[in-house]
Amino acid sequence: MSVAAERDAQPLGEKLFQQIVDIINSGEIAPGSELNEAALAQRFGVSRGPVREAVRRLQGIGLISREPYMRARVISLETREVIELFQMREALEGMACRLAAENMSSEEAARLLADLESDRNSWTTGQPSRAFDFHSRIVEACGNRRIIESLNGDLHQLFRLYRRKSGMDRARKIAAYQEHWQILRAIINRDPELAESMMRSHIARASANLARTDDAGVPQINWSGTPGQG
Amino acid sequence: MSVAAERDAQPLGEKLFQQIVDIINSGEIAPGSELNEAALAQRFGVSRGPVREAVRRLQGIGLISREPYMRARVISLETREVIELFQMREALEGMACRLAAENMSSEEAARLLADLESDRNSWTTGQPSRAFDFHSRIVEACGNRRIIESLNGDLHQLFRLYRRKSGMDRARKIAAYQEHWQILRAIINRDPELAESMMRSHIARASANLARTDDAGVPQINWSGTPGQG
DNA sequence: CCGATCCGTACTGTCAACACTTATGGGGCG
DNA sequence: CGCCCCATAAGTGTTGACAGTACGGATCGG
Repeated sequence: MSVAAERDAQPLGEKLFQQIVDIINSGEIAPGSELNEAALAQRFGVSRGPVREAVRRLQGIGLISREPYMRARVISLETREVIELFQMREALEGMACRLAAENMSSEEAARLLADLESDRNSWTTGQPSRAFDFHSRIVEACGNRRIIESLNGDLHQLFRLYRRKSGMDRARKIAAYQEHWQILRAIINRDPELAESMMRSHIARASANLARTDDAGVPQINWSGTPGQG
Repeated sequence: MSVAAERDAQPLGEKLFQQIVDIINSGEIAPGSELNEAALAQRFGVSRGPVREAVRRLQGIGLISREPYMRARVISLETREVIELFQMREALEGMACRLAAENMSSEEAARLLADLESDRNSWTTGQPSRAFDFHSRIVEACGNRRIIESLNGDLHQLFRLYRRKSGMDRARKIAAYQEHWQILRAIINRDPELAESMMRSHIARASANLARTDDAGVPQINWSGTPGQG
């Protein structure tokens, strides 16, 4: 009936949260720069209330930092921040992988294996392939709703942001596939210890790779735009 | 200058967050029951705006569950929830402990050791002792701001809630002290692997103990009050 | 010419009211 | 007598306006 019901039937704040993440991701708002509640409200044609809630959630997941009465700032993409984030992810997703090895049904494991291979083929043949996220699938299978929520929900938004900096090159993609395959193998073999260990190594490696390209100063995406409120 | 500056100079929403956590902790609002924005606003003598933000944060840390337009509910204290929380904590605090073993200064480690023993003495002699939280200290020393924020900030509020259910008995307190001591030893010896492993065992043990007393149906605190809005 | 102080501006924090959605209870129909 | 439908009410989502605070620049004194 209402205009809200047409799209998603989700509160504005929720949608705004996603949209703000997107414009940060797009580089329109540079890391370290400030974001303005009123301006965002005007931009999205809503009041400041929902914007405020979205910004608050952004603060909750640590994407922006803010102290009372001072303007909210998008966190900087310093190497240190990235490392911290990946340490957290290593811990959490390692645990998720351990739990997945204990809880994942054989059917789901088989399906994931099939999808993994299918995905490999698709990017081998050059097709873009539909969004396949091995990590999300593992996390989803761990059965711990709190970890799922954290990793696939809020934290996932952060990973997306950082991933911008260093797109995987071909070599890493192949390596990642192999590591994924080994992880899944450990899960299928019901070896939680090994599964966790391998997942942690896998993430640590990704982190190390990220830090390396970062130190080299390779990407530094353009971050064009929004000097004032234009 | 202003009335706000007298107390904390922190926004109302922040204070409300703490206050609501407290009244949930006190048992005044039973797990599983609903909480009412307007009622809370009236109770604390503020508008619904700040209350809304606080509730939103509560949802963010998973203390209450809520879907659009439906009443917010305090999460139930089911065994499953507790286990999930402790799994998360095991992962995160294990990592924190590993990092602490790498980063903690020798001075801080020595200080912590002293405080640990001091605390042991105080509760051996029956004194209540000032608040000494070994885990918080470890987390603080890990150096990862994101993990610190998560573990000592939001998640800590949840642990407080769950801790109500099973107060440590004497035996466990002694065991906990010994485990703490061993963990600290591993940190002082700069053995991250061991430190993490021991911390995880320590937390898993606490979790198991919690689940056991829970299954036995021992505590079931009274949760007196607030059937409607009386 | 440089520094400190004062003031204006822009933004955040807060509030009270309005719009919309979901639950609840009663009445009609099978 | 039980089930479905509809009106009512309670509560959440959203809005616009008001109050207080921090930053930037102009003015004044050294």
